[in-house]
Amino acid sequence: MTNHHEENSRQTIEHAKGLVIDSIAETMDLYGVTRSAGTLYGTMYFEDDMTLDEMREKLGMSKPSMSTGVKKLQNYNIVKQTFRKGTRRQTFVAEKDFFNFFSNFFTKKWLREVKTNLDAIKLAQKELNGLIEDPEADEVVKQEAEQVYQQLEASKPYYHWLQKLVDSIESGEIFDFLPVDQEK
Amino acid sequence: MTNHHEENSRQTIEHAKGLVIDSIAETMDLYGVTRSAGTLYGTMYFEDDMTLDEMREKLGMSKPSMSTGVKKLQNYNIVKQTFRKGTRRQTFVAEKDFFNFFSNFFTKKWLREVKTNLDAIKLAQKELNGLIEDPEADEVVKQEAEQVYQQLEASKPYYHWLQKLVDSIESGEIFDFLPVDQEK
DNA sequence: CAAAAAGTTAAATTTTTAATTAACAAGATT
DNA sequence: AATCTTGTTAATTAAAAATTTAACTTTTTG
Repeated sequence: MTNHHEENSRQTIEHAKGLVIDSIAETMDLYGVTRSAGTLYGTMYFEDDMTLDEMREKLGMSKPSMSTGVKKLQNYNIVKQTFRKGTRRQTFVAEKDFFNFFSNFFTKKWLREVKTNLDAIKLAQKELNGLIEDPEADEVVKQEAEQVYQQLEASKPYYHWLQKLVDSIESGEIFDFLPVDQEK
Repeated sequence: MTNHHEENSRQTIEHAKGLVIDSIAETMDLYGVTRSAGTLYGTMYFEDDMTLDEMREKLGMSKPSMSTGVKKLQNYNIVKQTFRKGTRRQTFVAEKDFFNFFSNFFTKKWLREVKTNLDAIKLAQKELNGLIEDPEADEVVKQEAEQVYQQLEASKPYYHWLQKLVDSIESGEIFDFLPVDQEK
């Protein structure tokens, strides 16, 4: 009798976790993380550290899937390898602090955005400039080149601002401006 | 002779634009926007407003692709329908201000994240609470339920902070803290 | 009101991505 | 040294997503 109770209770806990795991996965899906990687992260969120076999067990998927999934999550900087003594299996732990999650996940992407786009703009402006300074070039075309050049130039402050945003998140300064409300 | 010059010049401009369009598409890909939607946005970034046929022309794709692509971009709030007199065709214009792009794109996703996850947490906590307050339930299981409950509770400040971040972006307050540097 | 134009929806195809099974490589244990 | 464990890589299969063609609806205009 009591065993039945306990069994039901455990199922309730797992069900409650499942609700949150699904919503985490749905959320991460918004940012381009595949559903299965998101579910893996959500699962790890409720565990201390896990081996690949424990993941496979929980998710009912193959070990190579877990291997690639965990690597993806490591690439997002939201899962790290840990060292659990007593076993020679690799263990992994999820970043449980969502502030760190936010920071690690978005700053990496934003830095990439800044670099990729500023590089492209630099190259494009170089090409356009060659045209603008060409005395042989048609005047109408030169004006068009000039206009595109200026449009690109005008976008630079955004990338510099994005860089500042990243800096303020990484330094923690943003929390002076937007404090964390510790309620209750 | 001059015609050759002009033709080359136009190609140079298109090439320069292409560099930036590709890098914009690559960047948007980071955030889960498909490559072709990103390329469409990048293309529109350099145009005033466009009809579906003009897009199809530029990208060499079918009209239904343009229709669905443009709808996707409208969903991200980074493309809007416009009204160009003289034509009965629908026209669309891309958000060219990257600050607005950032705001529209991310706040929508972040608000969704806040709502989705807080809803799930509320539900999960309700289920866990039923267990915690059940006098019949096993003590060990109750403790586990309590621990999960607390983990979820501890995550709430993050979502409230994210909401504040969204508010400060939408109100523009964030630019008091992180001013836009207008260089030169 | 008929015909044409524009856009969307639906169905089918193609392409891409994810997942599994199987093979392999590295390392530890007997 | 031989075998067993663990994790990754490769190849195949399966599933999902994107794109196109075709059909259909709505709107416009002659």
